Amino acid sequence: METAVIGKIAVSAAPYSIDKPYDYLIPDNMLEQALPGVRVTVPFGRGNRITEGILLSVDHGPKTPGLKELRSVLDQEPVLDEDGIALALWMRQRYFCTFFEAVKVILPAGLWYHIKESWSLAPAMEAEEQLRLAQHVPGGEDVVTFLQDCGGQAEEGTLSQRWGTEVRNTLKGLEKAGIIEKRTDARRKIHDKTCRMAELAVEAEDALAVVEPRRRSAPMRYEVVRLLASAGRTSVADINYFTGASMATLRSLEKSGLLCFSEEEQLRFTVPEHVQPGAPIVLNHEQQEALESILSHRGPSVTLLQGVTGSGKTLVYLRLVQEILSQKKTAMVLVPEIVLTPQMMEKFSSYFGNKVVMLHSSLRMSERYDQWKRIRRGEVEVVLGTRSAIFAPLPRLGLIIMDEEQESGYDSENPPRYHTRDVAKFLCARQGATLVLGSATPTIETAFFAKRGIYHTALLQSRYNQQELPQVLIADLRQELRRGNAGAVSLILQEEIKKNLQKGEQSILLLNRRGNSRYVICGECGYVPQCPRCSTALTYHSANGRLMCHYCGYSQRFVNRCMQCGGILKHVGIGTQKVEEELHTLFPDTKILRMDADTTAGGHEKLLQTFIRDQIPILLGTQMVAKGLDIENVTLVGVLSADLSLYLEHYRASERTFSLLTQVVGRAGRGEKKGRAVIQTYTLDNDVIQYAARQDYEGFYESEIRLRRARRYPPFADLFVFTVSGTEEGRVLRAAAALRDTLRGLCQEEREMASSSPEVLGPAPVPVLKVNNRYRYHCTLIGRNDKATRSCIRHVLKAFAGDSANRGLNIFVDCNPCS
DNA sequence: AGCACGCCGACT
DNA sequence: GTCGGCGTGCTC
Repeated sequence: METAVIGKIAVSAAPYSIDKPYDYLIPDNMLEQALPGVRVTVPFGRGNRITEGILLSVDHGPKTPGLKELRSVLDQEPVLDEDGIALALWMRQRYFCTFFEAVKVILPAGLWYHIKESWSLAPAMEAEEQLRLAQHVPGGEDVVTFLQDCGGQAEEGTLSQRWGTEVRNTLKGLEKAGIIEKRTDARRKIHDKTCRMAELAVEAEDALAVVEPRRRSAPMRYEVVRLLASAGRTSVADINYFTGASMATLRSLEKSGLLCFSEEEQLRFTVPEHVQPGAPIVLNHEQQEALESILSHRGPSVTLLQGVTGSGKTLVYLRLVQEILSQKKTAMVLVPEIVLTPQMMEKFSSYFGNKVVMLHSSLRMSERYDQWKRIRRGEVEVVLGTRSAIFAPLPRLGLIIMDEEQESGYDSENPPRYHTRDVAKFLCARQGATLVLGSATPTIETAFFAKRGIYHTALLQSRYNQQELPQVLIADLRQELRRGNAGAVSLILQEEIKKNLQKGEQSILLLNRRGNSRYVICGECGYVPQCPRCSTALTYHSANGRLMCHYCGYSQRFVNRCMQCGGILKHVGIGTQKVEEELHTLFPDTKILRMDADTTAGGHEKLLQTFIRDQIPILLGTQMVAKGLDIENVTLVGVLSADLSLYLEHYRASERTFSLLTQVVGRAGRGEKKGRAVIQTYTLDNDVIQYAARQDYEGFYESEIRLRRARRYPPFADLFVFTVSGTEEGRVLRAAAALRDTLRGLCQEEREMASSSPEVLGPAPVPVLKVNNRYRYHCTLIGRNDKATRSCIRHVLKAFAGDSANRGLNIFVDCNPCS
């Protein structure tokens, strides 16, 4: 059979159930551009809709009949290299998504294409003829008239906005009659920015010789030439700035053959502020040992760098990066939250200057895209950022550092819900790089793997300057209640705050609240405003004076009247505001700084600076006060309600509570003075709180790992959570039950085949049952995240999508979900 | 998912 | 007879 060049292409229009590489013929005129990793457009499906795709590989193969041709190549050069393609393929297996969905999280949004379909009137036809023929197509006259009015062309989106989606049939009819034509083009959101440059086209002396004699009559021409003679190539904007010359002058110089224009690429990014170069880093014995042990591993390795707060993990990070750069390799430093990037950046800039680049989701799209370009070209040696920075295309990757690896900020919230640690492990394994997981309170899984020797371990046990850990007191809130104190601040804590006020030292109070407590309730009838699309209460946002839904984005104006009975609505919850009022009563004339979602609109950093600069006695806030700067004068930390996060139905609830308590307690006494902490709780005898109070990670680990083993939680098994959603609750529930039966059947086979014994739970409603008018139920498969299980799940998902009984229902799987 | 093809009921 | 309803099956 005749052979041809055939490309394997991952197509964007293919949903999960039919996602696979599709074969397309590559026409001769595209052979040069069609390299693996470029994006292309191809016709797909019965209607041959133009869709975006990515070229995975190119090969010679038999010219089987029915093969379609590539329509166009979108990229000048590949946007994914071999490693990038491998990563996307891996994510597809691991997160049960399509190849293209994986590519979308790997590439910066500025690089994405948007496929637009537009319709234009056939150019060779008279307007009257068009109208006459359109009469035979239902609705045709209106559309043709509209097109004639707007210049003969309109986007399909515009047309369907005007007439609804049924307009498609009309358009099809008009196309068949030859009255209109369809055009599809791909547009980029962000374009490469270029800058127009000018330079002398001849030797400087010769150019000057031409303009000098006419210096009087044409002073501008002379000035421009003089500038270019001394400065060389200069941007048109700068020439205008320094000489006042207009474009007309420059054009005339070009005409005279003295000057030529060119385009230079311009990268949009903010140059980091100049910082003082850091002093040479001196490590203590322990830190040096950790550094050497991490560097001693050849090839890919994972090391848990476990160090208590204040043990100087950052110094080890800095030295590690120095060493990796000296090996001519590159490094990635990841932090769990955006608010932590500036302070980490400051430290890294002082040692690595402009070799280090900051990457996070609140950068402008153009800036992120331009940084991506610089990184890919090898102009950057260190990338510092939040989880999405893991996809930075650093060549010669030698090191990935994940600071505070236990934080949930490393879990992606939207599909494909990758976990940064997994991606980092994959990248390091593939590229022979070193992965360092830094934490004072690592996840149970990480600690487990470290103890088993699957990860290496480096310990930092001594605090900077041999500071002692804070002394921790536990306040029994039940006893407080019995004594008649129903407030948020126990007597013990009040006592300690008083001491601090007298000494002029600062205190931090953490309100570890569960979810959001800023909802409103009617004082008369108890009505709580609900989201009309979701089964959840609306929360009040003072920033815009609206009631909002966190799940679907619905919002309505806040009117202080109950919709049911007309009564007055009251704000409720043990929010920070309420505690602030209580503190004002307890400590009149004392300044209190409140830090929560309401007050941090102006910036977390600024608020902390105010706290430090103005020596405000009390900082009250949510989770965010646990992280961040070391503040010398803070000697007291109070945890107002330690239990609130403890009883969430999640296998990580204990781990997270322990970590949060340990972190916040560690905030006290970072300077010369010794710190104290007060933990308030209703469950005095709870192990997690006791271990946290003693800062005893080992004890916590031992007790928690026993529980995990008994309950078959990670690391002893993996939880695959299947979520089924749809608009009719009954159908969703039935489909979820059927899914559970299917899974149970498969598990039965598995049990007979292997020694492992997977089990299936559910269906159970998702905690917030309805979101965006869709009901959600889930089933949980407890098993091993191995190849066999994944391929089995893939099978189940495809079968679910293919079953006509499940029409209109949606399904997805999450492995060990973060929430 | 998105689209075409096909096989039955209300109409000119 | 045919227009259009939705059920069914395929996507290189």
